[in-house]
This record gives sequence, structure tokens and C-alpha cells, in this order.
Amino acid sequence: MRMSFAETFKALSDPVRREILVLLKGAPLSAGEIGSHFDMTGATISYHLSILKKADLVWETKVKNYVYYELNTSVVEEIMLWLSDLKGDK
Amino acid sequence: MRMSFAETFKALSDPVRREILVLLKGAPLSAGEIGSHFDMTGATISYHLSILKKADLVWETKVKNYVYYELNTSVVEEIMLWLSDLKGDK
DNA sequence: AAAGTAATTAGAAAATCTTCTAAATAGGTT
DNA sequence: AACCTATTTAGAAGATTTTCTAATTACTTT
Repeated sequence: MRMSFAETFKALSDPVRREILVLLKGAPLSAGEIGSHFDMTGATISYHLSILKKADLVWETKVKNYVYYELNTSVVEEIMLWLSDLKGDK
Repeated sequence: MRMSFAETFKALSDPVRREILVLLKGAPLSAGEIGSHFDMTGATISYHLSILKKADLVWETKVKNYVYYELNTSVVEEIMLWLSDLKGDK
């Protein structure tokens, strides 16, 4: 079930997590592939992925012993709508 | 001078600060008027306002011994553009 | 100038977040 | 089954954030 707005904004507030989302813009990547872009342990990447997942910003698919993550653009859209309303667009 | 994207996202990550922005949607309000909407001390509200100000999400105008805060929608627009790009809109 | 009102700053406590190491889980391969 | 590879979980350390109380600044009014 969809998590709160609050948690989505929190998920977006960390630079590592935003960079992960940008990486996923092109195509789904495994946790390991994502991790290789950062100078951090896999455990830390896993922690960030879990927050993105709880915020529904990404989906995961398990294939063999890999876990692939994919961007969920519909939640991005929700945040944009909130911002759009704030801006005063009718 | 305009603060980093990172700081703008951080500023948006707190529910109190988002509620302040919504309050300012209608019209500018003084720090005291903003504070009266929350069950928090004026010092705490002042802290949140300083973060919104540093993120350039609000402007302040001093009138008598009041400080009025006003929403700055152009920064909201910047965040929307980032999200729009993430979504994949060309 | 003294007193009052609005708001901010300083400093500290409590809560939350980020990161690590080490251990555990899960699946694939020999 | 034993071993290897990918990923997650647990637990702890360190950093950052949020909030408060008390003190300070700034401007107004008497």
C-alpha cells in the first residue's frame, strides 16, 4: 500500500537516494550495479534502497540471486502535483 | 544567492515546513501568524523559517517589528523540473 | 528613556538518520 | 552437500535534525 507523502519527501531528501533514482532513469539495475556507482558498502546501499522501496519510488524484481530495481514514475507524478498546487496552478 | 538543490529538497522534507509553505500559498503571513497554526514555540518556528529562507523557498519583508514571509514559487518550479526530467519528460 | 511586543539566536536534550562491520539469508554452481 | 555470489538484516557509532528554554535583538509606543 502507498506510503505517506511525508515518507516520499523524506526519501527524496537524501542525495544518494536521488542519485540512485537518476541511475534508474535509464533502465532497471541490480542492487550490486547501483552500489558500484557509490563509494559505500552494499549494506548502506541496501538501506537506501529499502527507503526508496517503502516510499514506493522504486519497484524490485528478483531474478536468480539478483534484485533489480526500477523507477516508479507515478509517485514522482504525485509529488509534482503537490508542488504544482503549491505554486498555485488551479 | 541561490542555495543548492540538495538544501531545497531537505527543506521540503519536513512536514512542518511543508505546512508553512501551504499556509503561505494564500498570502504572506508574519512569523507570529504562522506560529499560531502550530503547537510549537516561536523559536522552533523561527528555526523552520530560517531553513525555508536559506532554501530560497520563502522571502521575508520587515514591517514595523513584524517579519512577513512570502512563498517563492520559482524555486518550487526548479524542483518540478528536476522531477519532470526524472520522470523522463524530454 | 523605559517598557512592551515580535522575532531571532544560543545552547542543550532528545530523536532521527546515515554509515559501518559482522552475521544471516537466498539462490546458483560444482 | 559444500561452496560461492548477491543481497539484506542486526546492532552500534557518529552525524544531523528537531525541539525546547532562556537570553538577546530590534523596533514601537508611552
